Amino acid sequence: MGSLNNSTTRPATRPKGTMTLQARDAAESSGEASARLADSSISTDIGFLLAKLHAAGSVLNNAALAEFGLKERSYSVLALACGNLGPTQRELAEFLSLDPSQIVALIDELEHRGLVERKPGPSDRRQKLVTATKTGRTLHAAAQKAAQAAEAQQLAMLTGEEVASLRSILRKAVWSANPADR
Amino acid sequence: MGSLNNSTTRPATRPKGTMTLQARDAAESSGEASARLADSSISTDIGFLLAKLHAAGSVLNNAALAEFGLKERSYSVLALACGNLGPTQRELAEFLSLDPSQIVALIDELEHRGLVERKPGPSDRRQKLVTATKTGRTLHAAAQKAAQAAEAQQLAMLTGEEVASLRSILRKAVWSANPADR
DNA sequence: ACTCAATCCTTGAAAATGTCAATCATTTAT
DNA sequence: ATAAATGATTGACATTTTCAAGGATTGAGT
Repeated sequence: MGSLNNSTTRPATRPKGTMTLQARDAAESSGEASARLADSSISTDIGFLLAKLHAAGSVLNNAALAEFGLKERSYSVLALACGNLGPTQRELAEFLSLDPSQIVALIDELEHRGLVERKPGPSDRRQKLVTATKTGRTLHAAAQKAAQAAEAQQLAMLTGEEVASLRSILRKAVWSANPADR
Repeated sequence: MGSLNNSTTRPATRPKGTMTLQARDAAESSGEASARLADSSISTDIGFLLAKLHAAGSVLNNAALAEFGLKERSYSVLALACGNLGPTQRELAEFLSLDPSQIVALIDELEHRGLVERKPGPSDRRQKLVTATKTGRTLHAAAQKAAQAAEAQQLAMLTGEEVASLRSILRKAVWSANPADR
């Protein structure tokens, strides 16, 4: 799995008896009390930094999306279904690095909510193209706003240039990800 | 939750019976066959890009660390135990964004292998300071090399400047992640 | 000194996710 | 036509996350 994480949104209810790390979690997203450790060797690992920023971002994203009954996963699927690309489930699985069976569950839920629909592929009837319905598109538009606001909030301490630079470097690293392996 | 993932290394053994996505997988590792989807709206989401790059990196990291009997998690803990900071388990949990109970399991394993040890906190005997043993430090040094090589491999398509820039922006985003806490 | 609440680590159990094989329907190659 | 391969789905199993509860210890207030 993921690897350095714990990012899902937690219910707002706060246990009383034993609280583990909840005490602070509304106020902070990644402002660890353990800043002492920040100059350990791993703090310069890009992998570690990615994990940490990603984890913190997931918390914000999921919180922002909860209002729409979505999580990062379902939001991603819905977003992809909103393009005019009619992605197949397999494409969704590959693109999102998920197992095909997880896509089934995700789409089942979105379909039951009337947000997307499955249509047989025109050239290959085994595959199912996933497209958003009208209401799905409307919901997506609203959720997208919230997600973008969450992103902006998380990156508030960066300058516009830094954000642009980050985005472009990440895109480059992600999309040209593969020389020759295995 | 992790969020967009599936990153653990899989055993090299390949099932025979039903092969699903094997046909292509020799050619790609993250070079998705679904590059069509790359110009969807979410492809510019920094959160999404972080998830994807992090996921891909985890695979490489875990593969590189497997040789030492470590995974990203245990490697991180070992690395932190190698500093002279004597982190407590709670600090490790906060720093790594993990539940304290997960730290217990991680350290149990490292301790059984003789790589780290727990000492009672000098000022507070409830807490346990985790420090690496001599062998732990030796193993860490070797593992660190492998991890850095994996990182370099993953970012091979970026220029040195881009890598430096990425690192510094990530650090800034991670460490100043918080307006007002505590 | 004594009590009470809070904190640290630990345990165990429940919920959520990840992994994988097997199956059906369909397509593609031989 | 047959056989192998592929897309979607299901269900089983493993791993991870999340959470509550417990013992030990500390610190605050009385």
